[in-house]
Amino acid sequence: MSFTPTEVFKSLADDTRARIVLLITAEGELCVCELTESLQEAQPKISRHLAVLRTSGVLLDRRQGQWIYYRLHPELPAWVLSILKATLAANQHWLVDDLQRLQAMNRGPSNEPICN
Amino acid sequence: MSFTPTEVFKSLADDTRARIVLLITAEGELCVCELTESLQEAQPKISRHLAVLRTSGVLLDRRQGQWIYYRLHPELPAWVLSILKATLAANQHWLVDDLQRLQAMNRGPSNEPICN
DNA sequence: TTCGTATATTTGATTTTTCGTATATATGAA
DNA sequence: TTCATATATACGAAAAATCAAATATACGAA
Repeated sequence: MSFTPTEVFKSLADDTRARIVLLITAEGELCVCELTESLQEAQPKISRHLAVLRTSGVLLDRRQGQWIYYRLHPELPAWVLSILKATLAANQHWLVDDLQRLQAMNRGPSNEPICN
Repeated sequence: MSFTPTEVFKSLADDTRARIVLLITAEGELCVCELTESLQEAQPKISRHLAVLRTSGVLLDRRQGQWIYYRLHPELPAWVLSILKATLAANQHWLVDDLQRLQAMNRGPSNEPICN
């Protein structure tokens, strides 16, 4: 998995995608319905941007039952991970609303997401 | 000068702009004709992308005689500077050709650029 | 003032990106 | 099988970004 700077920046150069990636950087793993709720965006819009991030190699998905979870790709180059962490650390305020909505939707007893 | 993550990534989400910013991060200050030569691109194209970076606040320009020098904006947030440095450090190979052409055009006796 | 060099901006066309809507697929439960 | 939920993709329209070419501006030298 190799990334040019331009490829990486293009992946992140959209409000929805930047928020998705930073939320996942903060939380480790999130499923589509959690992102949809957190970002207050239509499901096809979220899925379309997830496809961009998955195809570019930034995110990796995993199905568990009816849900599909996304996490940072484990082979993400160190420098990419470092810019994500630095961006997250300096921009928590930019994500507060999203994170708040995330926490408002408690997960169920066996930690599965609770979607509508 | 305040930047959202999306604004920063959008500024860098183009091959010409990513190279310009990384070259300037590496070299400190470069004038337009040095960038034009280094990147082997038409002058209006370079100027157009410089305008994007100047308007967004990533770069600051300074006129000295006939030349206009661009540098990173001195009030760039620390996190932005840190991602530029991390990206540069991990992608020197991506810039070798550009840097080589830069060094091939030695500057004159009082350090002014030598353009065509 | 005129000329040459360096740089910026405008214009209109083209390409790329994004979007909403509709539809398709996969899973689990009944 | 049928239904409901979760997710993905296809499609066409709208918006945004990019480009090449032409033109404009600023400076220094003559």
